[in-house]
Amino acid sequence: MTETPTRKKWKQDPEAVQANILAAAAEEFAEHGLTGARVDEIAARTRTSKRMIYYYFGDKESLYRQVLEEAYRKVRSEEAALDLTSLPPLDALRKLVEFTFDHHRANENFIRLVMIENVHKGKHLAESPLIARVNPSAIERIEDICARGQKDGSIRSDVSPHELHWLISAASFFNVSNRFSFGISFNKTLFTHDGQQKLRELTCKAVIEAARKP
Amino acid sequence: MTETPTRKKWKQDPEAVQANILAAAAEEFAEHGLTGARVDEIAARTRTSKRMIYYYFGDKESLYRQVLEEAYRKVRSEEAALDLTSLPPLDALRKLVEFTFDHHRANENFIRLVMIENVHKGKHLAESPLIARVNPSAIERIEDICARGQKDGSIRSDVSPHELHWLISAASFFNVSNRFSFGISFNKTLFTHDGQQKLRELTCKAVIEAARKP
Amino acid sequence: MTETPTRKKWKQDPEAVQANILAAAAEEFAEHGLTGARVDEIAARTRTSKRMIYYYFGDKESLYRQVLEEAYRKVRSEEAALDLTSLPPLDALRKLVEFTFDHHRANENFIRLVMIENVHKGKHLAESPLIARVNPSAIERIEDICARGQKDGSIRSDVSPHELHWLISAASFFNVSNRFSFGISFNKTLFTHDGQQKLRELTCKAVIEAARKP
Amino acid sequence: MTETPTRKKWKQDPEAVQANILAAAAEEFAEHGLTGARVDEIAARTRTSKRMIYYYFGDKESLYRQVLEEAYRKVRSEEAALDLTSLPPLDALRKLVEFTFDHHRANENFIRLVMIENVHKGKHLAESPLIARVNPSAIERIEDICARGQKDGSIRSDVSPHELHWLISAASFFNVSNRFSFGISFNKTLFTHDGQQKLRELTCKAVIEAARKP
DNA sequence: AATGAATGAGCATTCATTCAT
DNA sequence: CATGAATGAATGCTCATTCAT
Repeated sequence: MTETPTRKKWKQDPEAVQANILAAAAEEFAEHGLTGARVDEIAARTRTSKRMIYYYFGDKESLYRQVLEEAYRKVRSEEAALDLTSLPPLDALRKLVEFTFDHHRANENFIRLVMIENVHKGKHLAESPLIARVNPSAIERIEDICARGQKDGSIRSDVSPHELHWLISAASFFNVSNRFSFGISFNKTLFTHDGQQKLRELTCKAVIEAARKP
Repeated sequence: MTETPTRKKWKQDPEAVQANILAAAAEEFAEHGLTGARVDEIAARTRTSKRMIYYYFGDKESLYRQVLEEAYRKVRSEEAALDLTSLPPLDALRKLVEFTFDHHRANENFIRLVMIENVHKGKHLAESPLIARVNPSAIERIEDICARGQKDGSIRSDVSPHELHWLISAASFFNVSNRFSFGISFNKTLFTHDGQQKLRELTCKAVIEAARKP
Repeated sequence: MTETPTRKKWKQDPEAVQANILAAAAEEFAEHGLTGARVDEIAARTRTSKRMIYYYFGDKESLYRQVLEEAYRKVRSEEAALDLTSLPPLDALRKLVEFTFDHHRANENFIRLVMIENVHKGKHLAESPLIARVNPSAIERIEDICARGQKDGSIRSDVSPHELHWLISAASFFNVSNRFSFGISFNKTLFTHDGQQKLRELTCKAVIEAARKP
Repeated sequence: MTETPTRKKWKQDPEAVQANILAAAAEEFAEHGLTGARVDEIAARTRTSKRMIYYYFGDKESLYRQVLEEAYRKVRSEEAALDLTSLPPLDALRKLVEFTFDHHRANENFIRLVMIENVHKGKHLAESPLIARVNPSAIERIEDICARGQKDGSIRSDVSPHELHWLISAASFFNVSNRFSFGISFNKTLFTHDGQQKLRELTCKAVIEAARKP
């Protein structure tokens, strides 16, 4: 071996340091919210020091904003990998709902960050120019399905892609975001494996029926 | 007259002081979350002093818990006023959805408190014995609709009241809780008066179709 | 003895606590300037804690402002004790110069605070409504001397009280404020007891000659 | 041509870099004082980097000391250009006062640096061997005037050049250093163009009368 | 000669909470 | 029942300085 082993691998690799901070911050913010998160705790989750957080990100709120942006970017880019163009419209719609439902469940921290941001009334999202650029793709995909379905007669002509997206999002998001309060207040069996399969199917059917031409 | 005339009427009236604190705290917690809320700020919204908060409620977290309980109690009691027993099942269902959708919109602070509590993973709700007693009524009402509908053949026999309630809640809750992030990311017109009317109707149809016997 | 001796005499005496903080802060600010002063160090000079500084004064800059105000108030009130009305105008003028010269020497910390404030371009003084009220008295006294002197023919009719005050202040202030740099650069004997007596006399003569009717 | 063409001309030229740093530091120190000045801010005012400041000047305090020395050197060399030997003693004295008064007004940053150094009790000046060598010239000039005046009978025999210099300096320095506090406390009109002309004349007369043989 | 990255010690300030009357 | 005063333990952030190349 010619390589000298060093304890601090990332040294002199600013991008790695920043990525490391961002990841640690994402966890801390998702866990405790903007006000609840502790910069000291973020630093502790890091391979670097608190000082570097300020060196690269300025202050807590800027760091939070960048965490939020990064979370949106990552989630949207994963969604973009889903190719629905080869499926018949209603099959594509079902696949989209299933994917979205599952994807939300698999990204709890993203859900939590969005919840937290909504507690802050979307203030930081509104200040971010990136968000506007990264989100439209989600709508475009559903617009494509609607357009194809209206052409081949499988989807109603008066359907709104935005409304459809809203319904898919509401079910998929709420399913994760409110499972604590909902589970406590009502029925925890909804959040078992079987319960989740049923809610997933319920969501699929509700969305498809809302779109299908009678 | 049994009332002793005092200049400061609300003083010497522990219950009024407590109610005043609870109302002030509800606003502060709804606005800023559990960690974001400031005890000083709650005291400032109050007609009494910070010291009294500790006198009556012990600490910040206990106060928060009581605010949460009070919020649930109030909202559920308003819901209880809705009488659906005289309507045919599907009409009752529609009315229930409309009511729920509107009621959520009208109680933003309650929605915010529930969001906040979910950020805290329902920890305080789980510790509260009151919640379990106060919530089942919401399910009972929908169970009644389903039972009546299954009897008269208007509602499918395999429908689950819990799932139906979940779908109604998801749409109604998300519509309020996520309107900031959703509006910024996608389309703000969904949250205009017209947009809301359409989403309300979309929710009604989706729920009714999910329940209706084909 | 019926009185229990307590270590913290000033407890429950907010005004004493505030005065104690103000005195400690005056020393620290005079010694190190606004930026150089350390809140921890002020607290250490105090019989109370750092927390109380913030409790009563809000922040470092407000504390500094109040220290400045208090310093002006104290100095002006000491000056006010000087009664010159019974002396002939030129004798009164001499006595005023001597007093001012000595008073500046005796109040080095006040001089230092004023120097520091001038480094900050008088920003905090300008924000203080008190200063405008407390200072005019210094001018009024000299105006009175001039008026009396112009009446009895001992003082020139074109003399300006403001200019005279400026000259007295310049000599008296500079004598204290710049004695370090001046002593190092030129002659330290100016700042010995004898040297100071001569500078005091020089100032008296210069001011009197500037005012005396030829 | 002996000059090597480089894109970054001032680089590779250590003296230019140092001069650039010194100029930037002078401004920052004059503006904010020793403790108030920020090394980052000095670097930002520079055409080079923060690292170079430490490379060439060691630390903040050494840089400050050099700024101070440079300021004294520059001011004294400007003063040296004033040739008074051809004028009659009292005319020379008047010209010296006028020049000093004007020169102080024209070099506010120097005044500020001297104020700041006096706040630090002349500590850095005392450590600098250069100051002692550079300053005596100011005294020599006034000694020359006095000597000539005593010879021709226009200046009193008991006059002290050091005291005279002190009086000139006091008026000229205070006029700039304390114009903020003095203006706020008393009369801002003293610092208008007309006001300054009057104070300049007042200073001239006071100094000349102090020196003139009766 | 020159520099972007890194850092420890310190700094002003805030927060929930308790004391003493 | 009521309250102004008091407080320890953080908390976010800054500063002059040095490392590694």
